[in-house]
Amino acid sequence: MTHPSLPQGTRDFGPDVVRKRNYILNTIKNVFELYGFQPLETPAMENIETLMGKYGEEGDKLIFRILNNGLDNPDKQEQAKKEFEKILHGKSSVAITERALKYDLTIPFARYVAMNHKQLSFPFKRYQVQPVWRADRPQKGRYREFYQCDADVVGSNSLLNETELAHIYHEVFTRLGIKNYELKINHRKILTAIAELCGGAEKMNDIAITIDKLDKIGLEKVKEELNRKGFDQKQTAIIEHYLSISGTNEKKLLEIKSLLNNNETGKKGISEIELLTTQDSRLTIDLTLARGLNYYTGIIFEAKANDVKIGSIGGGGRYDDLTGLFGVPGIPGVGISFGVDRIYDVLEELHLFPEQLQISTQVLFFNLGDEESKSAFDLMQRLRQKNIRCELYHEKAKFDKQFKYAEKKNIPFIIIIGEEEIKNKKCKIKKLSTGDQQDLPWESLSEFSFI
RNA sequence: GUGGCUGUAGCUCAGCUGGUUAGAGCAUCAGAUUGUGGUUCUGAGGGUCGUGGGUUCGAACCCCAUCAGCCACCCCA
Repeated sequence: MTHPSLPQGTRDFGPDVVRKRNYILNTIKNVFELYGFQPLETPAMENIETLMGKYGEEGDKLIFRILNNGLDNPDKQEQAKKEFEKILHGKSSVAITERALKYDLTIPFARYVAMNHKQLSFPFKRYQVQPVWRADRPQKGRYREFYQCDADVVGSNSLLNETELAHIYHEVFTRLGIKNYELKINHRKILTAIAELCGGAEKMNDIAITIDKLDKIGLEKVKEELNRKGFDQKQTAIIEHYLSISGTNEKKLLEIKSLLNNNETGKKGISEIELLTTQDSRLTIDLTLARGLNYYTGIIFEAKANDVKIGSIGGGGRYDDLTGLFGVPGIPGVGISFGVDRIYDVLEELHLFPEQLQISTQVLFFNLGDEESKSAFDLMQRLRQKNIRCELYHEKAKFDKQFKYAEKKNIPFIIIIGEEEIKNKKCKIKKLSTGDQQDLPWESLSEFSFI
């Protein structure tokens, strides 16, 4: 027998943690529902072709693949060995792994929409809260199994969706008590326009990935990296100019307009951003925002908590044609995602979890013996019918022990029913936080307010 | 996937240049206290020193491998 252990990058969640996580998840879900989104769940695993090639070359490497069963079948062994060669060369083989764990919620959602587009009424607004898996090397705030909470609208080009999604961010952060955050936006078409100025739209991803690092590695390193990626001096200068744009949203818009001149792609991006930021002054234009995933084509979002070094706690954007990957072209969409694990860390660090989250049982009935506990049990059931969460100590024990149990479990009230009390049909109620204690007749117990 | 740092009781950590039986605080359990907790006092239990090998008369300490955590890169929530 070896020591029990967990796979790298995975976690158990104990009672306290689950309560806190549920608080976050329920807050987010409630807001999603408030804005008319409907729940969806998809399987933990997908056929591997559904996932491969959707997240870029790096992404493919991070997909957890599931070994096929039955490879030990003697009839198939020769073929299995041959196919395994492909794996050794970094390719994938359906004969070896035909399924994989899902890597995000967006692609499985796109698959779902593509499969069901004839039944769905558009625009289709769904939210999804499920674990996803990535074979990344774990670090703080980065796990191999983690939850994503996404909300997407598909089948609508309206910018109203972007507006609504921005409001969802505001609403969720407000409800969670996160005050100092920044909701940054940018537009992929602006990045495309810059790429066009630098010689070709296909360079967009190179530019995007590099400038995204600006606040982390600084301008000089960004320029170095651009050089390495084959940008000449003139092109680097354009990008440098682009990155130097700062100030208020209005000022940024003015400057980017002049830099992009009359680039058609750029104009569209600028006008959309302009519209959104004039509608919602809480948005910050961040021209260095790029987002790694390459299916984004329009507005992109990123939410950042300012008081903690954790960084991004949510992100999203518009994609023109996600279901096209699955043979159903022409369904555009836009979506956002919340990083639950990181929001958890933010709330923990800023002490924003409500205190009463950890109160599960409200009342503990002391157990003073067989006779006494019968009466206690009856009374307890009355309270439970009133939806008051109670428990009876599991055996007769010294007061000391029962008090400590209540304390440890953070139970605010205890009720004592002993020989005396049975005789008088009364009980003693004690509030542990203050030490206040009173006698109450049995009939009026269920009217007592346990606050 | 590449490189670096770390790993001692349930938790936080001591442990000297390698030297007998590896320590402390907190937590747990029991008692002081037979119907009133949080304080205090007394006592007890609890350790394959991450795991496996090697060097040595002798290893928690040195070497190698492996696993896990953290950090940087890559990428990302």
